[in-house]
Amino acid sequence: MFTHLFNNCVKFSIMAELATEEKILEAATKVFTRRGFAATRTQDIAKEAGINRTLLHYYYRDKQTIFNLIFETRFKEFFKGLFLIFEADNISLFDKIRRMVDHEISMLTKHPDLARFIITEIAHNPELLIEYGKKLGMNPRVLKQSFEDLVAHEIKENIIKPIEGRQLLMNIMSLCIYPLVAKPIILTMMNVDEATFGNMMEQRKTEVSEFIINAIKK
Amino acid sequence: MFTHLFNNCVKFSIMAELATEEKILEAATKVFTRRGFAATRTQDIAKEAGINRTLLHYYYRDKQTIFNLIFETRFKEFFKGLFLIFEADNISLFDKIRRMVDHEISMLTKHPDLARFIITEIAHNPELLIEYGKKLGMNPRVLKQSFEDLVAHEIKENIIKPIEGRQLLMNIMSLCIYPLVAKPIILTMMNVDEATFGNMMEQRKTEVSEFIINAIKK
DNA sequence: GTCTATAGCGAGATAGAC
DNA sequence: GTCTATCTCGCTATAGAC
Repeated sequence: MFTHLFNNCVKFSIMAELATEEKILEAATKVFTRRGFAATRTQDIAKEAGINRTLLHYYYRDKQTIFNLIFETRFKEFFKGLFLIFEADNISLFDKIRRMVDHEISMLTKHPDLARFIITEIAHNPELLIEYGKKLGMNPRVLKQSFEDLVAHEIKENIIKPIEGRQLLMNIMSLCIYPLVAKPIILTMMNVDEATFGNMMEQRKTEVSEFIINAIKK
Repeated sequence: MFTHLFNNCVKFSIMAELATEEKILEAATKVFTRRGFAATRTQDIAKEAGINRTLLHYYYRDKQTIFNLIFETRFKEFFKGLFLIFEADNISLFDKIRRMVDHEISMLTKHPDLARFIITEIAHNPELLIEYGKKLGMNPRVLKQSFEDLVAHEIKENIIKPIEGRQLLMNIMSLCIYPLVAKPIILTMMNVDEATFGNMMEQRKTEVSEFIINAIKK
């Protein structure tokens, strides 16, 4: 009986704690991703979370600590899936391209500010890429090499036209990532609303792969 | 004789004034473009210009004033040339693509941080695109329509495969702009130095057009 | 755990001497 | 025109009551 009450109290207490802590992280993720570190005010995060600003300091030491936590999560979100496809063995170049394109566009459509956030924060502080890249255990050189080997193989087999692996890779990434990075410009310049933009991205999931394959196939 | 001295004085005085004013704008252009408005400290601009910080306020009222001046210039730099090619009449789609690609990559290679700067500032404050777009007298709808008409024409003439004009346009812009936007990431991930990166961009000036044309031609 | 009050600092902007 | 000194304010962070 008492135990029951006690457990409820503990449970409630823990739940409340998690709720606030969680609210902070969620809010900080939103605000940091939209505005970047420099333009973010801790007050904006508190407001977004609907809590008192000093609670940020109770749960996390300071602004930088919260940012680091969030950057690590978002960094993984941005790179991890792509790297898994990259590593995949026994798969044709064309299929690899299809998977990469579909994954990147799907992921970035769900998180429209993510690419711009990662890119600008790294541009302001290139060390971030080294540091969090290590944490993620990613080895760009190996991956790059394996992709270039695959491209070289398909050229030799006369399946695709000659092209440098790194140029092809840049093309794939460009076609997937840029539309999301430049979304605020595209919406205005092309005079489309959110829904239409969503449809355009949905269309790109398949069209971009075919565009690339047409460009390189013999 | 006196006149001579006087003229020299005036000349010197004007030259000194212009020198400082010019130094400030140049420094502010560098710093703002690299770091963005929010992360820029007026002290950083002063240091870059090699002048006392209070001189910024003597020549320009405040930080925002300097930023507005610079943003307008850089905005034009980013959009103007492309829009001129866009407007060009009596030119085939393929040639238009070649010109756009060459121009964009050349311009952005000269100003590697420009695209990221324009995109992030507009993302933080979309009004900037409307406001400075008007000043530049650009009419996206007309240009978009003319490009889409041209694409529709080439499809009808059986020169290219069916593709939406806006998707093709996005592809062109992506392939040109993204590599520069993501340059800090690409340098590390592909393990290339500045010179190599420059060569890669030089190569892209022609290869990207051919990539696109191969992708769409029948 | 959450709040109010406040310390402390950094950055933008101004006053005034030279 | 350029400098030093200073004001002011906004933002981060902490102390301490509840």
